[in-house]
Amino acid sequence: MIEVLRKHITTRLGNDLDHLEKVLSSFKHITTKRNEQLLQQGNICKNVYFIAKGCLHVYVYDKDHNETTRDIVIEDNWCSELLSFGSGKPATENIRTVEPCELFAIDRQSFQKMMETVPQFDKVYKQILEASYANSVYRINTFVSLTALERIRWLMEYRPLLMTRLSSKLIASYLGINKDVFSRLKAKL
Amino acid sequence: MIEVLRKHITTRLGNDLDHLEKVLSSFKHITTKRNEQLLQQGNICKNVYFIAKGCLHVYVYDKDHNETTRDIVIEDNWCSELLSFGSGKPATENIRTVEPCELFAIDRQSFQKMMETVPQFDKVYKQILEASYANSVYRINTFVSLTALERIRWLMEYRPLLMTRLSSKLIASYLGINKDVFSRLKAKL
DNA sequence: TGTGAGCGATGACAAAAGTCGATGTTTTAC
DNA sequence: GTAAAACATCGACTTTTGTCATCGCTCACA
Repeated sequence: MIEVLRKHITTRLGNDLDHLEKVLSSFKHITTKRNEQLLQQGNICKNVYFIAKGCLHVYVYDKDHNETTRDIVIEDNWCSELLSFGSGKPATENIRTVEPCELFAIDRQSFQKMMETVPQFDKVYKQILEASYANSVYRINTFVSLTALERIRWLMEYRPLLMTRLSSKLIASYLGINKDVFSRLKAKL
Repeated sequence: MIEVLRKHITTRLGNDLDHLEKVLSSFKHITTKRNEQLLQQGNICKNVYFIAKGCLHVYVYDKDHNETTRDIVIEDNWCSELLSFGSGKPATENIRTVEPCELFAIDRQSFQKMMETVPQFDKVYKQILEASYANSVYRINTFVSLTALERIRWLMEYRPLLMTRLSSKLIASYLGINKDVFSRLKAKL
């Protein structure tokens, strides 16, 4: 499984990364069932997760205590509540597994140690941050410029995997649409 | 004016930043009128801007060619189309001044040179990226969890300056609300 | 193997948001 | 200083989205 992570890093930073094995060994392999809570808002986010297999749900609650989806992240991607992880302040978001997962987790201490002892580890962090940022910019732009129906079409075109893999309820939440409305609009396509 | 930028950097990274003056001198001071186009989608984003004074509008077009707002950025903040700036690919977003501005711009070559010659410049970039990311996470969460009226209340509470400073049209666009709807909802408060 | 919880679809209705045209006001450009 | 353009608001109307109750289906599991 660690192969997936090794490959992820080397395809982005090349094979010349010093101490790659040292970096890899600072990650802890975690196997989860579905619906496992990885982070609860109010707690400090202790880990950054690399998803080797499976799918994570990052969500917050609206005023009626409904879950609303900030992001859904699939394998070969990084997931965390970076703002809490970076600052040590309480998280404002929740993270939960959607499916059984194979994760590689690095905690704050190990992360810090890597930052200090492996000069190029910086680049790994930069990669994570840039990818997360890119994703959120796209996401904002779909919200401000597309209607519900257009967002469904967008998902089918650019994230077709999510359409087949997730429950309708989750997809609707990801798109910021009520689940009943999603059901009706889908029938119209 | 460069004082604003110097202060911005030192309050975040401390006074011990080597070569601070060298870093500062790699920025070009730009004075603009309002409604000046700084970036057109399709072009490569050549600069990262620090806003010493004024306000920038980052926008895309929806299918009816209406401008929709990805972000509005005010003084003491950084603004760019980082994805294009970082990759050298064409920008998908437009940037324009909302007010007369005092900007400090650094182009890709200078940026690259700073990255290579000033080890700690990395931290400046990290700061920019982290702040941009934090902002976009908040923004997504307001879109997925709040109604139009709640978003207006949110803006009044957390960005009161924007409420008084921008045109209703721009605020509405920032909040992802039709301008007529915004006008009516505002009256209801 | 039954049963209860959760899911997805749908109809009827309610609420929210968007559109359009009109009007008066403010701002901008010359 | 003045004309033109852009802006803000409003009423009437349409469209979109949300809510609620219902029903059939699946699936985990006791």
